[in-house]
Amino acid sequence: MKDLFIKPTINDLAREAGVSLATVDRVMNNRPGVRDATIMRVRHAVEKLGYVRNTAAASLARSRFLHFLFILPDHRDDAFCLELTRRLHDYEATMIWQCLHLTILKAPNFEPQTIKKWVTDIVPDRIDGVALFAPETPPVRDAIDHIRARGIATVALVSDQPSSTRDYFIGIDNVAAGRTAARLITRFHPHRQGRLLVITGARLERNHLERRFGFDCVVRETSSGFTVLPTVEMKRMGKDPQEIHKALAHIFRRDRDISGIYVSGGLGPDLAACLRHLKQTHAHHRKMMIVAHELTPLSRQALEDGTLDAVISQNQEDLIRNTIDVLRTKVDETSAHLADNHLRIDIFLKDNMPLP
Amino acid sequence: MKDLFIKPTINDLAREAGVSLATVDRVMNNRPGVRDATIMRVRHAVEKLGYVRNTAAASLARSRFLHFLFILPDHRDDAFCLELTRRLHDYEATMIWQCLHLTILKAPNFEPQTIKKWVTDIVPDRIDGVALFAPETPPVRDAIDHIRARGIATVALVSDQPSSTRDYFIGIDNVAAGRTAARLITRFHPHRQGRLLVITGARLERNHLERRFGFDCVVRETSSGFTVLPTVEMKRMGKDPQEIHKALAHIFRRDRDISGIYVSGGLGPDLAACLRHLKQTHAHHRKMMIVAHELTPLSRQALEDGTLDAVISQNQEDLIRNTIDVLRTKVDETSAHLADNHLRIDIFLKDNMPLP
DNA sequence: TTGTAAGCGTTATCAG
DNA sequence: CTGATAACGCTTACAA
Repeated sequence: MKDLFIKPTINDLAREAGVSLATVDRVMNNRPGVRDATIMRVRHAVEKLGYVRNTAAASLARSRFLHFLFILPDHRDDAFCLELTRRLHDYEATMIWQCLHLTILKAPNFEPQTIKKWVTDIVPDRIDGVALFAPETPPVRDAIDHIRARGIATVALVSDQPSSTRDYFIGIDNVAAGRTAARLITRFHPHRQGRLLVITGARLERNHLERRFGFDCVVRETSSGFTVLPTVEMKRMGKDPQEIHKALAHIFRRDRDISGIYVSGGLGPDLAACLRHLKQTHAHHRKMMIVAHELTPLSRQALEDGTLDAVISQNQEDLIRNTIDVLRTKVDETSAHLADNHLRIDIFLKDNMPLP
Repeated sequence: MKDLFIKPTINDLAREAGVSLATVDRVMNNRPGVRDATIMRVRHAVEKLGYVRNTAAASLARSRFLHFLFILPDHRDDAFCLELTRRLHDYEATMIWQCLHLTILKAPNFEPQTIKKWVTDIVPDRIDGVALFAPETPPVRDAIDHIRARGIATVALVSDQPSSTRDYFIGIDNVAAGRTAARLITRFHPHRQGRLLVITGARLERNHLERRFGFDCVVRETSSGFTVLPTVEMKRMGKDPQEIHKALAHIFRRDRDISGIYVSGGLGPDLAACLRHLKQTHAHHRKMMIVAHELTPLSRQALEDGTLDAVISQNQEDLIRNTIDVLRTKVDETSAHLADNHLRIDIFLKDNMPLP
């Protein structure tokens, strides 16, 4: 009835190996100053007894606070980032007893200099790990390398920084995301033909390039009935909300048989309004499939009212959990399992949206 | 900005409230035998200091093993259950330090008597919580009520048991799942018309009824171009693999314009072969949208080779994590947050399947 | 190179 | 009703 499942403790290990608790601890944590023979004895005892460390007790004894720094963009993908920030705070609140402290900084215009300054000033020894969501630029790369050089764990978030020394990338496989978008638009499209429009934030950003690559692959594989038009870049539009509207109107006047739109970046209010107008005014356009990225209040609304047909999203809960897990195990040197860090690619239709 | 992040402990509370540790503990755990005035003083101190219990320390001090019992079906949805079993074992192994022990039993033919016997014999005081995946039948209901009557936490898994006293249901919203299937098939379908076929395991089971309901709703809302044919019930087929093949052949001979199939239950090997044959032999059928439930090796393969267009799935990781969390907080009486227990409804195309 | 002993924050078992 | 005090399993000075 009682605890038939009593797990061995380091006391059992110590007895079995004929050493003291301290020595067992040294071996278990790969600390220096133990004879090889002794290490072997302890390891053998671990095997024999099937010892598994009680991390609750460990973290209690250590009672060390972990400080992680999150650097997020501030100027775009706004809803996505706001939501991410909110969830980070929630996570911290929920996990307060895990001895976790998160600092969240927003890079105003993502000025590389700002990030670099933060990284060099703040990080030194108050921070145990950094998660960074930034475009792939040389200054950002340098900043990451700088952090890593100090032995601080670093994770590239959402957008990879493969040319840097970041420890991990945590985000979705963007090529697969692009493929998914294309599949939704083409496989499931009425006439298996027509022109496809891709609208993006910044045409040359890594995430967009990868998504676009995946998108094109599937369009090519699937059928020859589709043509992909030149990318429309929101970045090049001015502040005037009318600008995107005019640009799209122009495109739709020129190419009447546009059968699908892939918004490969975030969906802003102007673009949303514009797409809504498109779908609602011309009956012919109602058949048009429109797919965008990231579930936000705006995209939820767009799904709800039929402006969008599907949203491809990365799961923020998983994003945060994976990031913290990875940073923590990196810090603990526990060299534990590092589960695949690719996030699931969620597809949401109006019918399977999670509650807000 | 130093380590001001030292959280208050019960020692601080005791000092603040002018009582002993033991009393603080009694208050924090709603134990009897404390004067109301004292309770108030402690509660006030909690507010003032912003105390949050350190669960690591608590579980260390308690060092109590939790035993949970999982009862799963054995005879059908086989791949889904095998996978679930595997993951449960994995979870237990990973969470060993959480003092968790899982017992997994498979009800051979889901004989209600077997389940009832287990429940009455085994449960008494060796088990702290039960998760049960079973059809909604009176014997199962009685078994659940029997467990609950002994004050043991109970969760209905995958398929709800609303007429019982189970504490929670953890699974997807099946009406929404049915809606999602219909949306995939109709909104995205070539001609916005044709006949739709629904194939299920057991026509009268709760999960099917709910999915079917959602499916019909969307078909009705979306357009009048679709007709839903009478449900095909796999349960009624004999053991002969040819039987389903003949049944479908007959249907397709009679109704030539079937434009979509919704497999609202698990996809077995026979049905998969049959659908594959359908899609591959008649060019006309290639346009047909086929959607099934649950990501398994078989459905993965079917997505891969184009037999299936989409799979609707419940996330097993979430299923397990939520279940254990709910059972644990129920046992701890911590009356904590009980996050919404509705699982996300995953949609997988061949392009966004997670790695196996 | 190894051992001893004092905590970490909570819970549990006693006495008062 | 309330208060000491000893665990719980592990880490970490400090000794040896």
